[in-house]
Amino acid sequence: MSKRHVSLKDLAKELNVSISTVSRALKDHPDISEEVRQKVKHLASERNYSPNPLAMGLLKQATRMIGIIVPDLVTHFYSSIISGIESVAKEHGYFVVISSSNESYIKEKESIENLLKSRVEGLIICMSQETTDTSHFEKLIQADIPVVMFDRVCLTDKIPAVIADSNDASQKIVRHFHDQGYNRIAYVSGPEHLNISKERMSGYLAGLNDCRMTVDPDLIEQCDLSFESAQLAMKRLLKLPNPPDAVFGINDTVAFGLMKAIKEAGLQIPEDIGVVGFTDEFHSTVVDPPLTSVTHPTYEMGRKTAELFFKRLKSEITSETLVLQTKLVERESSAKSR
Amino acid sequence: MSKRHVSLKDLAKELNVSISTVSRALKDHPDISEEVRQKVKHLASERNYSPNPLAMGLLKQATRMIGIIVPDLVTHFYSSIISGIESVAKEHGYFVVISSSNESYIKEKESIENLLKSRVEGLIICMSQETTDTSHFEKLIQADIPVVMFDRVCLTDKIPAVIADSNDASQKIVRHFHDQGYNRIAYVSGPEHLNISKERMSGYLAGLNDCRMTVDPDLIEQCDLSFESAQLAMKRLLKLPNPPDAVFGINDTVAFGLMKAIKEAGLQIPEDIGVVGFTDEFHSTVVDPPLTSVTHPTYEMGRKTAELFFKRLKSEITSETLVLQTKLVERESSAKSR
DNA sequence: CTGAAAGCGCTAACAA
DNA sequence: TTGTTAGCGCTTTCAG
Repeated sequence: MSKRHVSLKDLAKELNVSISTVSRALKDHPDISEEVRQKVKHLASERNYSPNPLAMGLLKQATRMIGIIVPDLVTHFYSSIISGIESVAKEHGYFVVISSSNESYIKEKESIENLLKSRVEGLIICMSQETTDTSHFEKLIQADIPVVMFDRVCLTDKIPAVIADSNDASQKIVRHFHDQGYNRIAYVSGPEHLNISKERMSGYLAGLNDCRMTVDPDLIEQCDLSFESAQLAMKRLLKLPNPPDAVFGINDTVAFGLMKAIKEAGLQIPEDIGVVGFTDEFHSTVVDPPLTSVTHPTYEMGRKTAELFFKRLKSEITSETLVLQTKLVERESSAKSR
Repeated sequence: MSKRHVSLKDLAKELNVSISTVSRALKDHPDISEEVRQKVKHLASERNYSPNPLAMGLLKQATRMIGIIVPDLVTHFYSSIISGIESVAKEHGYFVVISSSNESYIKEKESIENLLKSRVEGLIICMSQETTDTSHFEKLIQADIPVVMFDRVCLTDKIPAVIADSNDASQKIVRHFHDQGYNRIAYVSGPEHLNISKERMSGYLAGLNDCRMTVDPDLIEQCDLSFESAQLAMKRLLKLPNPPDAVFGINDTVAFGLMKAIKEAGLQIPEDIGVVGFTDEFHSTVVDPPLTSVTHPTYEMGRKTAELFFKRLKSEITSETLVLQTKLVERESSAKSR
């Protein structure tokens, strides 16, 4: 059970020089003799010296930690984004502390507090679906704590954000359905106050308008973004006197719920009902039939978000909204016209 | 841009007492007057004081951080386990730093180094599939750094571990197939050196033996645990002169790959081929047909792993292998006898 | 070119 | 009951 880490002091003692000499030698300070520099560096690498980040943090008041808050940890969407964030963080010598709000407003606030207590230098947040009051975010801004949001965002005039072009994506979906010969296109949305709900809704409406289709309020359903509530929403749609022949869901979990309910009702996809989702590449191909979907560039989204974060950290920006383009990948679940 | 955090010094100055008085008052030290205690506590909560973890860490040489290394971050299996670990860590006032090896031996070693540089107090590891040499783990033990492993484990005589009862699970699967009337049961395994491969293989063999079925080496395939390589393995199986009528895969991703290849070959599940996987609850129900599977209690596995970690951290144990029981959940993908 | 000393925020042994 | 001091590992003036 030896001492786990060598300190500058240890090196200094061994070389019979002062701590500051060792410190300077290691960082190539100009006024240190070549000889000493070599000696110090040699011993340092031999002893496997690595600076103590706690000491540095205390001194510089910088922890090199970023706090991330996501609605959940088990969805591929968030995992993948976190991967992207982490890769950029690592490049900057930062590491990330991840916290899940579990879609709860209370937990989201707690997470923020805890992360700040841990002295993260800033936060990257995707807000929980329960969050309607944004005053806790306002407080962060007032305290000048760097915050960047992604996907589900708010206060974009004050908080840098990265989102997908939901409006455009929804329009693409509607047009695709139309091209395939579907006539009654339903949309299962999420909580109204979320930007993703609003934007995907407006794209849906614009798309219908574009295709000269009328809007039937019956075909617009809402759910709480869970698999179960999506199933229920789909069941309601199927019970309509004039049910839809196509449907798209606001995200992947919802899309899977829709598919399940449709199959349970004994209907065929895509023959009876076409389905399109907002999902990632992997899941779209695993489900059956393979799901036509707007794929988010999740990993890239994570990287962009992190890059924006570092811009904000250096105060290069105060706000900036980055809109990423999506791609509609056509698969079987909406292939009526084959 | 005010100062972000108040320190004991700030409080002391404001109250005209010494720093140590404030420190003691806050932690209910016996010999501090009730009056002062109240005064201090009041101001502390008013000023939103929270102790600086860096200072504490430096002093106590304890960072309250646990390093986690998993083969990937985007699989539900690991996400869910991490969730479990995190929940226990939080209860102990620890937080976790997550790192992915991306199934690479090199990255696994790098992750260990980086985490140690960050001064984590210990590591929770699920080894990469590339890892055959375990000397980097041995070094950790020699340095007396607390390490606990889960799922893919090694050196269990020196490293506490949490695993699922793979042997038993495989036997259950074989018996289930047999009960359903399947006769040629194939198994798609992973890299040979992994404990999960070995144990699931031995369970498979024992199961066959139990059911008085002969072992056909042709029916044993291997893959690198990826979706694509599982598809290829299945294709090889289907090309056999006498192909299997049932197959099970070593984990969820593999099971999905098998299903995909079977469907692409135009075969019906479960009529032509029965499929069973090792997966989690969620995915088993999303795929089509719903997949019969041995479900890992992933969240629980994470919690147990973390609990074992804290036991090891307190030196209550040096090694201990916890075997979690699995459950075979019968769904459509293997329902031949219906 | 090198060393001594202060200070980041905190605790704990030692004084008073 | 309270204050003083040293020290955790490091950087950075300020002195030699």
